[in-house]
Amino acid sequence: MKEKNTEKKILEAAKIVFIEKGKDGATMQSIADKAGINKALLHYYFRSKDKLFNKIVELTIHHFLPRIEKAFLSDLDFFERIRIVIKEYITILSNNPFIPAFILHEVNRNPEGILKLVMDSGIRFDLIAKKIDIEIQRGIINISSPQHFLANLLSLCIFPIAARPLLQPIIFSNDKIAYDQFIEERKTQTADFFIQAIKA
Amino acid sequence: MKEKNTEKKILEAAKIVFIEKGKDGATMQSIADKAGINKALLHYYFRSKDKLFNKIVELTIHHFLPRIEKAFLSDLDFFERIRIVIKEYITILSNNPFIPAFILHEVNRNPEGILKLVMDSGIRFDLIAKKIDIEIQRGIINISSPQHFLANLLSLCIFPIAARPLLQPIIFSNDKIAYDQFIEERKTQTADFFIQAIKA
DNA sequence: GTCTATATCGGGATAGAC
DNA sequence: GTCTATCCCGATATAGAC
Repeated sequence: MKEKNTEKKILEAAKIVFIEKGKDGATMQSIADKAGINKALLHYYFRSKDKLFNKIVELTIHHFLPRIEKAFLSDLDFFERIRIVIKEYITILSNNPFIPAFILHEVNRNPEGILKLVMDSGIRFDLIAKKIDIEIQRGIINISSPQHFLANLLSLCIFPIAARPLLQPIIFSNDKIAYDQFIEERKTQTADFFIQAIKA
Repeated sequence: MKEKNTEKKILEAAKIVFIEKGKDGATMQSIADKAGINKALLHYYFRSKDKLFNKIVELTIHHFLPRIEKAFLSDLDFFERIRIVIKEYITILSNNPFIPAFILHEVNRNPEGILKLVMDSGIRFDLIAKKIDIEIQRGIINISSPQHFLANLLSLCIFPIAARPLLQPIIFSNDKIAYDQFIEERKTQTADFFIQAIKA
């Protein structure tokens, strides 16, 4: 009946199912059901499950990375920039809570595939590392290397979202509202914590 | 030919394959191959793929959690205890580097299953939280809640291991030796960073 | 472009011999 | 306890009508 609309419906359905079940756990049938079409039509638009899966990962990565890079490379005060990056990052992730565990699993399953997509996205991690190194040289911040800086920053933002199905029951008695509130707090508290740790 | 030996070989092979491929991606055939036996014998020892998978997860969890709890509940100086917990935790994980992403994926795929095993393990997260809360009340540490304390601690220890396939290429130009060195450094630097962040 | 029907294959599980 | 052979189902993918 419609052209572009069907492709869009497929992509939306595939994103949900792949992220929830992983590549292997997802089935073309369940994706077709969620999109309101049948299996054959899936193969008409995307020739194979592999191709459909790669498309979803590509779209997901291209949606995430540029926003982070942009915040990091602005010319605000360094600590102010950190606050913005952390707030922006946690906000994006909390709106897409299944992305982190999904990416982590797929990159362990097939490192080259995901990695190629990240590299092709054109994000310049080297520039970000350089910016951080400058502040270290200046003595503004106190940490041994840009690598530790980035690893700590990413850990604090990503892990509490990725591990929610474990953390919410364990440290919040499975209280969903309390965990939502917790994530909301982290948008500012993570920056406080991080800056306190590195301030010279 | 042998009894206990075969079961052990199966468990070792299953652990490797499940952790690498995830539950859905692993096949009984590949597990049998790695164990040097055939599929039928797998089903003789463990009646189904489900049962074998649950056994692996159970063994993995029971191997990890108690060591963490023990370090946390000792009666050393609080900051000294933190240093030990972090060092112990990163050491265990770096010796079992595929566990974190595996657990994160499976717990997102099927939260109840893994969670039940964690709860059955008898670990008392409530006691750990209480210990932390006491230090907050005393004014020894400066953080808003035990939940943020624990989430930050776990994030800093676990994430750099789980995300290695992404971080190693991105921030270390895929230099394996450099990343090994990086993890080694984190056994002490993570504690420095963490304590600096929370010290009152 | 969308459907139904079907081919084909792979993987979990079982039967039965040794 | 271990093997070979086989069953059975579900999943990917294609053929062909509309």
